[in-house]
Amino acid sequence: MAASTTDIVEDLDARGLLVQLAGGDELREHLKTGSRTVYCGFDPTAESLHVGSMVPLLVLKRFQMAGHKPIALVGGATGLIGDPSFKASERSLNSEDIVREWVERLKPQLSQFLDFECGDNSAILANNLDWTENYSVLGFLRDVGKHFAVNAMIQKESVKQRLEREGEGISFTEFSYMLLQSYDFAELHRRYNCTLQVGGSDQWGNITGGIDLTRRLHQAQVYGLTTPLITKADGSKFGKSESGTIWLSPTKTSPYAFYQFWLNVADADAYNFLRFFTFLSPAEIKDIEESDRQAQGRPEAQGILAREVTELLHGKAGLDAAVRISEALFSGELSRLTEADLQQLELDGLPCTILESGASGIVEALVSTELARSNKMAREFIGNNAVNVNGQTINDVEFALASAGALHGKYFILRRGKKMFHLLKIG
RNA sequence: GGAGGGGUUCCCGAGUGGCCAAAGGGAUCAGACUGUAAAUCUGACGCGCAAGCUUCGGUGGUUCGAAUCCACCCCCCUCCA
Repeated sequence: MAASTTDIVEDLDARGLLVQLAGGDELREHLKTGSRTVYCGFDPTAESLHVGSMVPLLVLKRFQMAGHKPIALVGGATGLIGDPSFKASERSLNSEDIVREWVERLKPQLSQFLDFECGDNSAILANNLDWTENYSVLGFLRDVGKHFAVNAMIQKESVKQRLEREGEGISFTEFSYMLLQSYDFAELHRRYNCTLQVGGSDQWGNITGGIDLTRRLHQAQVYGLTTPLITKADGSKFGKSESGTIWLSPTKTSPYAFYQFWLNVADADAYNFLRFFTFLSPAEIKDIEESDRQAQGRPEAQGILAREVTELLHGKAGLDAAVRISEALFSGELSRLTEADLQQLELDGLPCTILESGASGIVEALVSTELARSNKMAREFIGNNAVNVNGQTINDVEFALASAGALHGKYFILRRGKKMFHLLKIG
């Protein structure tokens, strides 16, 4: 892929992935007239990225598919400082060791969607620690800091609320975050001729900071583009499910849980998410929306979304496992599962606990599998008819899990509520 | 260093000697209804089967009795130096 074939800005716009453009028509022209280098940064704030990071990560891939060269930047330096943008309060610093470890964990996640061996527009993985670690304080303050006016910095929307909010403040450490990220852009321009930074719309202030700095340091025009922060129609926070944050790491969120997350997306969000998180064309998505509207009952969108995104992240095998578990648990009778099916469920990543004693009360089983937070809660669930073992609703607090009642003599499938399942195995 | 304001159960936030396991809202969970939606309604939401027990930044104290009063300490915010 030498020259770009699709108009990437048009495509992003059609998907609703465009919030702001720094450079406007000039940027559109810039992207149409050659293969450009584009970057997006990801700070190590946890040991794994979560679903929210998939949007910019996939945007990088969209750029690569359109013939441009993507740089995934991991914030080994900025992760030590903490971005204050739109954060309500100061965050505590993570130790250097922790950040270093998270950086290593993030690298493969950042790399997995991008192509590193496709010639001229092969992706690059960078770490901003490389150009900041040995930068002297005095040098940085003189060369970089001098280009920033505090007057302008405090006007940025991203920190304004912090400055004005009663009971909160902002440390100089976090306040200077913008300088670091701005310097990243300038440095990536110098090293790789990077001319575009993309990021969530909360990054606008930091991106424009980088554009200004690059102009001052290198007399070069660079551009910015922001994507929407993903919100849900009902206003609740995107990226959480009943079991917590949806992580990209399969050890933290199993392919099954990941698949279920997408399957449970609200109708009002499903089509937008198809546009944001898949490579289906806007036209195809429109067709799905249209046919769902005409059909009765459950829409197709969530199923398509769940399959597409799960396969994108976890591959065919991960998707198959997720589908197998889902079908076994949600359709058909649990008591009909063969021993091999049950073993497969365990292999596929359904949460599983070994039951040592061979017999256990239902209350303690619920607590030990974390299906209930306390004995009291477990009893309440039972009282509400919310507990189910091997397909049978349990309404007796004294119910005992004994091998006699186990599937194939050793398995229990515990269910709390409608969707929380746990496999219990007599060991 | 000085002056002032503040730290309450996941979050916001009321409570200023007993009626407080602590109002209200949000989040969350369960049930009904459904499509493993949404909306709505009902219930739960420190621990304990219960009697009861442990909570209101920390430690001591006053009191029959403290989240509420006193002392000291820690932390946060605002202004001044």
